Amino acid sequence: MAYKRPDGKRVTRFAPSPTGFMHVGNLRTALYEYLVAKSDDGTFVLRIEDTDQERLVEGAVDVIYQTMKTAGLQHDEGPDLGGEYGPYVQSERLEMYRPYAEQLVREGKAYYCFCSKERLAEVSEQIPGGGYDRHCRDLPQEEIDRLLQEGVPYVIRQKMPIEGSTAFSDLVFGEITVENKELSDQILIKTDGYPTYNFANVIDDHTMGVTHVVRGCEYLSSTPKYNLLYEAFGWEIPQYIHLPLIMGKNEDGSVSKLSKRHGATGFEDLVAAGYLPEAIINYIALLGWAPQDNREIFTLDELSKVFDISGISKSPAVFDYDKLNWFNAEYLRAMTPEQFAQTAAPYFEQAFGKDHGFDLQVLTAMLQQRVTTLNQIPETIGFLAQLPEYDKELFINKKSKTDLTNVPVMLDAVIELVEGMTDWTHDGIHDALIALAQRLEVKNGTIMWPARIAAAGQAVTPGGAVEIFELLGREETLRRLKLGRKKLEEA
RNA sequence: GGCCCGGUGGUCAAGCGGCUAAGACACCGCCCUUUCACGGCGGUAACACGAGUUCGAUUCUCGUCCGGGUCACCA
Repeated sequence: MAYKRPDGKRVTRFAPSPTGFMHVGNLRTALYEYLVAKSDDGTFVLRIEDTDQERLVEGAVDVIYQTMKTAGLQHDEGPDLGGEYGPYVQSERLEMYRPYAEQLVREGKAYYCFCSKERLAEVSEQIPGGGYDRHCRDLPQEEIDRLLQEGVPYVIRQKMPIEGSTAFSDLVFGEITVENKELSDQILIKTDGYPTYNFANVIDDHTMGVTHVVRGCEYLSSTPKYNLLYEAFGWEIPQYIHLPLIMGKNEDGSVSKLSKRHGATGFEDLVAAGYLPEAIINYIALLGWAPQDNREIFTLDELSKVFDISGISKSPAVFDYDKLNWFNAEYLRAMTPEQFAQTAAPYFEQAFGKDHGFDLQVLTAMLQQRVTTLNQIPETIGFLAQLPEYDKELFINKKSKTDLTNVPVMLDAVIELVEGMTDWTHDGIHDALIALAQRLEVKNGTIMWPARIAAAGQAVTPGGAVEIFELLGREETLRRLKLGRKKLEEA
């Protein structure tokens, strides 16, 4: 009696709880859920799990919508879209859980537990490893009725088998068997009448027709409990796909579960740090999954086509910013110049202010091949807005054969050249400077190096002397060249 | 601690009884060049350990070690 969807396709669900923060671990789970569904033309459901009233965060649901949207993980059903299997918010489904729990009580598969939290705490200390002593499991009916009558708060617990073992098959990890005695009588309905996550999950997944439960590895050992619940109801058990954890590298070289202390690990944080959503998605997809071939660059669409469950890895993966940087740079370079100019525009403004007048095309040509994250842009081009303080030693460069005796000569020549120039274009400047070098019978670098240093005021620049001249304009170039020349007179 | 899972270069990751053990990132050289970057070429670097099974183990089994997860009225 499984709630199979009519189309027989895969159904997955992303079921975050609204905490106001989308961790990359969650994002990857969402991505894989999306891919598992979409690689079968299936349905991807978004469900909000807000049964924990104490942890509700204002506006957190919007963060989820926003993240899903910018990540491109469009769901097919959800609180905002509706669907035939709603409602899609657990707090709106509240009344449907209790009857299921009570059904189990009637059938002797669950029971009321009146133990106080204090007693539980005591008991848990006495039992090695913690747990519950099943005190209320076999309460006489009269006792139960009496306590109910008195209005003693209670929870509903599931009766776990005392003996034997429960086995299940995971699509990633294979056969896993757990001794039933390891399983505690888990709570289904809390004192406040709300279902626990585990219970609500099973009910929701089943009634929504979820065929593939995709989740983090941390649920591996509680999966038998889920299955016992499915069995208690006589429901078909879904396919399980447990994902390996994402780890972060610590300063001492060790690794642990990725968390905030490893740096920006929220999706929004990464975007704010100058990473493109597509690049993040692409990278995350390959953290724990590998295609048949060696391809690495995939759009989300392409991923949905080639994604295959058998490619999911079992071992945990370390989140590597270096690799993310590489992906980001690849995506940046693959853009058309127009696209790049557009996405980089806010960063140009950050460096220059509005109406800066710098040539966007030249800036783009200069930066697109060089920058790995967007937020490197302002610092990279800051020297254009304002000439940095620099030391005249910068003019000395062995490879370009420049030293403090020939640089003044070169600079004088360049200044004279620029003063007479009319063709202020890339080619015009380039040809003029090269011609000058030939005329003076020095190598190109001997002219270019001092020219660039004077114009930029720093040793490393994006682009060469020609590009910088072009961007600066003739006046400003001349001003900077003269300043540089003057600097050489100083002691 | 009990139980569960994992262990191929620094990182990601192919491999699924026989290979000189792919590839990518990072790193290092060289080339290109007007600095840097891009690009091109090349290089360093790995099967945790010990027993089995087998003609033959990175691949299968067991043990050890290491790492992680889990034992909530949290999700």
